[in-house]
Amino acid sequence: MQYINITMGASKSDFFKAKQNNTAILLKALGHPARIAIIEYLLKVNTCICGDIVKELPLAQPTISQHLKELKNAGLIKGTIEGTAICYCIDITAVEKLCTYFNNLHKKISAKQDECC
Amino acid sequence: MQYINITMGASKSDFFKAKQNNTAILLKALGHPARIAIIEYLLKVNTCICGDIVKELPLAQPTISQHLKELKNAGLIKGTIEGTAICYCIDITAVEKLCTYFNNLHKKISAKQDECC
DNA sequence: ACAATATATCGTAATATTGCAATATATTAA
DNA sequence: TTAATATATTGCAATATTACGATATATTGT
Repeated sequence: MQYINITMGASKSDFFKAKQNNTAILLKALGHPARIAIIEYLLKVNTCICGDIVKELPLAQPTISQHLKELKNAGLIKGTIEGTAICYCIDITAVEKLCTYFNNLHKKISAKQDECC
Repeated sequence: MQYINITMGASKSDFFKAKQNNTAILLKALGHPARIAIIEYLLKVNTCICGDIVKELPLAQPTISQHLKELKNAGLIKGTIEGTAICYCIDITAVEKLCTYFNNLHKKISAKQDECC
């Protein structure tokens, strides 16, 4: 290997395309049951505050707060300050991106499904 | 908290719904740029062997092999022994699942988008 | 049988993630 | 101002993931 300054343990994001990294970030954020549960709860109630999720899921408040932060950083949810609480909801833009991504993937694969091994 | 035998570090999968865990497993498998790159390469060439991906991506053979294993365990790809090599291709079933999941998500959200905070 | 080819597994080092108690911050209500 | 409410941050312990060199395994070709 001739790469310089590569550390073990961390992923080699620098060597992949920006779009691939962005897609991976979105999917990684959803790659945890608690965060899927949060998204599905948000889908059901439309908007909610952190405390509602704490009541709903078997996780402590700091843990929920951390998961919300990750979902927010990935762009999957957005939060609006509402008095002493923060109102969270799903960001449709991210969902649209993922929809498009998988629809495109499916379209391309089904077109040549018979060529699979 | 009154849960018994909870270890630190690991996610509390036991306390979420099976379907939520399954969805998370699929998305977690795609939540890494190398695995997205593998899927996209497979989409382009339709089928390939491990060695082809090793040539394509900036990762060593054991690392590619490990990523292929994770994609295979999640059900995203399938491998068929073909002489001395293994022929990999995308499993359309998993892609269909994800397609359906996000289309459904998008449909439900866009129906009440105005209610977002 | 032996060499070549292709992939998987093992062992290891390092970073990343998960989860929570304790604490900090920030707004509202009295 | 003080108490109450809601969320974020810090610090820490433990597991999980990432990556790769070395090695094992398994099939093909000679």
